Formats: sequence, structure tokens, C-alpha cells
Amino acid sequence: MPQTDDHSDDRGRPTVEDTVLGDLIGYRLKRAYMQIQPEAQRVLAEDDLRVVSFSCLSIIADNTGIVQSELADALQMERSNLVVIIDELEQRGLITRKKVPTDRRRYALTATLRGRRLRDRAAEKVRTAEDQIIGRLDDKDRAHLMAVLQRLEDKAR
Amino acid sequence: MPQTDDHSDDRGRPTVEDTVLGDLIGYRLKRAYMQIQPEAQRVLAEDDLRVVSFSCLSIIADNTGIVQSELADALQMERSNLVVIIDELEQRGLITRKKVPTDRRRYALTATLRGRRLRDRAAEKVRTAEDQIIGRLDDKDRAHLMAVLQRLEDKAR
DNA sequence: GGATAATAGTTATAGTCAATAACTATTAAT
DNA sequence: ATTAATAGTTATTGACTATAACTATTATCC
Repeated sequence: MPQTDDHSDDRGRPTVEDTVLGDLIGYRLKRAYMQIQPEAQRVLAEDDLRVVSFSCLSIIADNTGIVQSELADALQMERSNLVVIIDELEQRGLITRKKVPTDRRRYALTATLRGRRLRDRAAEKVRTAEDQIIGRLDDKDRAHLMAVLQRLEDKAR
Repeated sequence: MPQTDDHSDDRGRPTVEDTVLGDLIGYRLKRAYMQIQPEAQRVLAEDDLRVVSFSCLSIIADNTGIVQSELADALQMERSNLVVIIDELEQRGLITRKKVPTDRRRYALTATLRGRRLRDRAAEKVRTAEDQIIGRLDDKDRAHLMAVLQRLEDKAR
């Protein structure tokens, strides 16, 4: 009987039971995310971007004139934590900030040409990295996954 | 033309474009997780558990005699960060720690009856909370989601 | 029209969490 | 028997998130 109680198989791979935990959506989501995130972080770091600054840049690129509050809403983060990120993107010449004439409290954010190009390139790299990790989870499953995740997100609100 | 450029619809709902970002698996996973996590945290807090301590307790309950290194491996966390969590679970009488006679470096972890009961109850509550959030995403989609996430996780290694 | 509320952006700060290094005790490898 | 590696522990650090407090500006409502 080769099955011992040391919780590992013959290849040293853990065989830890997690049926209860593993049946929770939150657990599976987090673990799946933990596979992807470090790689995304790595490729983005090559362009001196963090995941969060890439996300900001990407939303700004697709929503010319968006203001910080709206951006914070969209990314579900605190306005206050956005400030330094926006500062850096502006200093690097990836976005511009200009006062909204009709409401001088607000700043309209716009991606520069450099910003848009960097976004496009970075997005492509992240997408490629993801594809390598998931071993080209076939297109149908990928599409279904994305649709279900999107719905899950929508339902939650 | 009611469509303005303020990135919100008539109900104040944001209509921010995120096609590039939204097509990344990592982004969708994170956002889906962010819907679930706070609720899981909330129901677990009712039993003075954090997500991570619940996860530990659950794995221990299903793997009698597991040692800390194996647990850290299973949950993909650092051994060092486990220590305080294990300490607390032991102090609360939810698990026991006893030296492994054949290897005195290791401690065998076992859930007590109280520990197992708490785990079962807490898992049930988390599961219920998840179901409420996802609005009973139908069983077929749920099963498919879990299967794909599991595969995604496996492929990544 | 003027007092009061709310909103946008900012700053500073505190709490949480994960990662790292260094250490002791014990076992495995050569 | 010496050297390596492993298990658990402690302390510390850096990153990230949340919160409160503040200024400037706009919206609300008597």
C-alpha cells in the first residue's frame, strides 16, 4: 500500500485534501488569480508599470477626459490612492491632466500618444503571458469563463 | 443626444469603457474575487475567523496530522506567516499540535472536535453567502466555472 | 441670495499582509 | 563525522488599502 499519510504523492506533488475549501468559489478564484498575477506583474515591470498603473492607463486610454473620481469608481479603489499613480503617469508623459472648464474641481485625464502606445504594447504582452500560463485553454472555455466571470461580477451589484 | 461624455448612464451607473482591460483573465478574476471576498470575510468574522485562518483550519480538518510546511505548501503561503495563525487556532482549542515521534522537527496538526464543528459551520455560511451574491448562478454554469478554474490552476504548474 | 451640503482632489497616516533574512533544533547526505 | 538540508520560529521590511482631515469648488434649499 504505497499511500502513506505524508500528504504527498510519488512525485513529491502534494495530495492535500481540500474538498470543502475547494468547493468555494472565492477560494478557486483567488488561486486562479494567484497563478496569473505574478506573470502579469513581471511583464508589466519590464515597462516600469505596476498592475494598478497599467489598469489606470488602460482605462484612461479608452475613456478620454475621464476624471479621477470616475476612474476610482471604475477600478473600485479609493480616490486618495489614485493620486500618486496619476502623478507618476503624468510625470512620465503617458497622460495629461487638464482642468475641466465647467467644473474647476475636476481634472480631465487623457492618454498621450506615448501612453496609448505603451498601453497597447503592454496589454499585448500581458495577454500573451496569460495565454502561455493557461496553455491555450481552448477558445470556447476561455470565452465561457470570461462570460461567467462578467456575469458573476454584474450580479453581485 | 442623451449620451454625454461623463462616463455614466442615466442611473448613475458607470459606463466606463474597459474592453482591453476587461478582456484579460487576470482582471476578470480579480474583480470577481473582489465581489466575493468581503462577504466571506464578514461571515467568517462572526466566528472570529479570518479567511486565512479558516483556510488553515479547513485543510487541517481534512488532513489529520499534516505538518506546517505541507500546509504552507497547500495554501501557497510562507511557513513563517503560518506560525501566528497556527498559534491562535491552537490557543482557541480548534487544533492540536503534537511532535512527530519519527521526526522531532515537525509538528502534526489535528483539528479538535470543536475545530471540525466550527469549520463545518463556517464553510456552510460561506457557501450560503456566496450563493446569495451570485444569485444562484445556475448549477451548470457554476460547475463549469469551478472546473475551468481548477484546470487553469493545474495547467499553470 | 446666502447659508449649508456635497463633491473633487489632496495629504498624511495607520493597519494589513506577504516576503525575506537570520536563527535554533533536528535529520539527511557524503 | 562533517556538511547539507529541512522544520519551525522570530523579527523586520515593503507594498498596498482604508480612513480621516483638509482646501477648493459647486450644488442645494430656505
